[in-house]
Amino acid sequence: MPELPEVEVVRRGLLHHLPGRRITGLATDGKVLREPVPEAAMKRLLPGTAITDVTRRAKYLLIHLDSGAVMIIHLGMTGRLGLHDRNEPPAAHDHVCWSLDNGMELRLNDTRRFGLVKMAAPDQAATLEQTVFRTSGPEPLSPSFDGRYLHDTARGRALPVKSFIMDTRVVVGIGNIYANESLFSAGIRPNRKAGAISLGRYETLAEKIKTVLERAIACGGSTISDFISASGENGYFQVHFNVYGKRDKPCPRCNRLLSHGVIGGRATFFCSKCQR
DNA sequence: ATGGCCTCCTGTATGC
DNA sequence: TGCATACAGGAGGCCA
Repeated sequence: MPELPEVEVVRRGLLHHLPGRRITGLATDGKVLREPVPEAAMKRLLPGTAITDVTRRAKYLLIHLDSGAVMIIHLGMTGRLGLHDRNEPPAAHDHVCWSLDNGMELRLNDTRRFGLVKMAAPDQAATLEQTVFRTSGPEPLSPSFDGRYLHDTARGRALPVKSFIMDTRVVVGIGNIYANESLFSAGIRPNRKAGAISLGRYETLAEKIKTVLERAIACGGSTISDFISASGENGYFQVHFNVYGKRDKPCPRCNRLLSHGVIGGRATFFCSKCQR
């Protein structure tokens, strides 16, 4: 479910509720996510500490504690973080539950269990962040991410540009949906070799990536007020897709039927006339 | 180093 | 209707 805009929307929602809250308890169902949930470390490090901030790097959320400890959460494909009254019965696939000092519980629900929870003690927080993000490329919304960077990084690369921008070592946060949408907006065919694209076109692509992500965040922002009930049903996806999932639908720009294929094992949608 | 493929897991849609 | 199969928005690891 979550790509960068969705994770950012979740972060902003959490920011309205978590900072200042003290964690009073922890429960897990014992299921292994992408890695085992660090239950012992969390039980040792969390109770009694207060949440000071919620930040994001790539598609990871970082929950900072007043002790200096940090918890890192990734939502994988189907992960959701929701705030629930403690009396609300748990849902299927609720794997981790953090009790707060106001009677609410933060619950991590993840059907496919591709999510991830990591916990670091105060003196290990910096090391954990270095480890987790050691291979991460720049943030797409940061000034250092631009057409020049993409062009330089793509030099000599033969892989399709879509796979290139979905590589988290190149740039983080661009999943399949926004790769499809950004390439449509930039008029670039997804299978074009990354190293064969001009600087000018990469400047367009970098701009479109930023625009598409920012618009999606702004869209998701409209549901932030519903965050407490956001077991997900409300969805963060009022984003208007131009091509994603629109196989055999008309291109919104030229009306030609959109093309469909598979690149890097992922569904790919494009207009064979508007994207070259 | 590079690029392509595989894997973890469950739910849902599609086709016969 | 029942069953089998494909596919889903992530991302790290492996191998040629």
